[in-house]
Amino acid sequence: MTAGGICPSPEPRPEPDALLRRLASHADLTEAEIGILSRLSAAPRAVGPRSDLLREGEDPGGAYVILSGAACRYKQRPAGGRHIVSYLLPGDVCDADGALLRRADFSAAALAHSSVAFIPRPLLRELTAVHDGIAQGLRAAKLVEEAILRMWLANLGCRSALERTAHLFCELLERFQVVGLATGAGFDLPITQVDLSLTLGMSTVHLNRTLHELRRQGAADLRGRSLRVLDRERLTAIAEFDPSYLRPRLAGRDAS
Amino acid sequence: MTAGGICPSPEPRPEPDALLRRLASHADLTEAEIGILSRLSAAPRAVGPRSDLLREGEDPGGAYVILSGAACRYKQRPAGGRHIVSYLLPGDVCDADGALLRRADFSAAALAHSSVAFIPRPLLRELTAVHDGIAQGLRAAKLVEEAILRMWLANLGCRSALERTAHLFCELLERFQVVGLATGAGFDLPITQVDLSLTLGMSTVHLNRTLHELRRQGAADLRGRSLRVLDRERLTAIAEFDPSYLRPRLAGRDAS
DNA sequence: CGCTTACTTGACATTCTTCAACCGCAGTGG
DNA sequence: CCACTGCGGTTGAAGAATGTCAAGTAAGCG
Repeated sequence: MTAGGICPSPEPRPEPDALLRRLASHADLTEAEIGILSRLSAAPRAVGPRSDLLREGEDPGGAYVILSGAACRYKQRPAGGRHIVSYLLPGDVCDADGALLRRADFSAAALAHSSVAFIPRPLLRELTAVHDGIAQGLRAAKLVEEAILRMWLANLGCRSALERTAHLFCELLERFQVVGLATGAGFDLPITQVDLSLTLGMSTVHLNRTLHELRRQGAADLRGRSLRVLDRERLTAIAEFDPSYLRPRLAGRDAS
Repeated sequence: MTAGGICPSPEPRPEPDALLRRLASHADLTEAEIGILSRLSAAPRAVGPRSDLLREGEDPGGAYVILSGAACRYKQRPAGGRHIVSYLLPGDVCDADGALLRRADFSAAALAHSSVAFIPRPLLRELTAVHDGIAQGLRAAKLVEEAILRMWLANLGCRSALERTAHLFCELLERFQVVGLATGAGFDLPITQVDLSLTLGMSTVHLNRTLHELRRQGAADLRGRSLRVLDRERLTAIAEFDPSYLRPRLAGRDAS
């Protein structure tokens, strides 16, 4: 295993279906595939917040599947600054290109008490080679990941702090709903304000004020580890949020 | 020559080898594959600056190959703001997932007079199915693209205007060198300050001042359409630039 | 009960944006 | 030939958005 990260991990709720739900949202899975995916999630490792899964420059050796909690990919600057470049939420896979890439260009770490399964490279290759549904689901998940990356980039590039924050919340709402971890009214967000601010490219102080502003405007209310959506319309409007980037429309094998 | 910067290239110099050079930098190509790639570049389409190749929401229908000039992927906000999320330089392919995706989550446009080849979906599929070298080269190119995306995100998130600009220049220097369009001393950069500022997430005014600062510090000098690197060490230092994200180390089929 | 971690708040400094004007050059049409 | 026009770039001044510093509160945990 890459980084020890054996931390006191109270009780991450088991969310054994996350991977299954996620892939099923992108592809039709056979009974056999469903069985395999369930078995993959059977022996998770518990990791505590701030413990690294993978460090920049290392060989990932395979892929990680997040089953509960939350993790992230991040970039660290020599000077000490860091930036979170993606969230790994239950059902997300990091990194399916573990099959391909020998040297990660990012680090990965848990953000909360989480449980994580590891799929070594050979197994991953076998799975995608043999099971078309799994391969297709992973491909689609990857396309979504890339679309999210572009969206985050555009957010940082041309939205204000308030808009960016609202946009992130809208995205998270959608992503958690896909795996059954959110209702329309809100969800558990096991991520600290410090980490949110590292994601949104602003200081903690400013994020905090932005959160108060979102609450004041009656859009969303984050307190403790729980986000309540007060007015989804307003939140969506502030963010100019359009969820289509999270739902790829795939071309069939046959299509022109 | 590369850093000539004589005129704003009304006639895009044919750079027929760009794709070939690019893929060859990632994979070993057979004679047959080299022939195919050359033929692909044979009938390019000329496009003027600001003309769209693809609009968000549309079906790309295939992939575009940039042969000369420069293009970009961008996101447009309803309000009118826009942000450039990646550059498509000679030898780049947009988007190899044209094979997979039916609805683009971004628009693409030329930034300068450019020549572009189009590969329809069926041909693209056949190529990657039959020719392993091409498939491998495209996969690697895609991994680099993704790494660049992450790097850009981190840049926006935690670097100052000066650092970001320097970092972009370092990256471009590397990328142009791969396809033989830059010497260590500089290169032709057929991109306006407005477009650079849309990339770097800052106002044109501020970019302009940042460019002056880079020149004042003796690091780089952009004037007209030509970037002269005055002191590569200093530029690299300002940017904290490390090129390893541009050079993926791939896992062989056999490797564990 | 005292530690630590996450969050909150106020005052101030800085970076960056906006607005507005201006320059220079290339193309265009009289 | 020359005026006109448009685009890309440059500059100054004022103000908004955001960062930094510093201190303080609240909750969880040994």
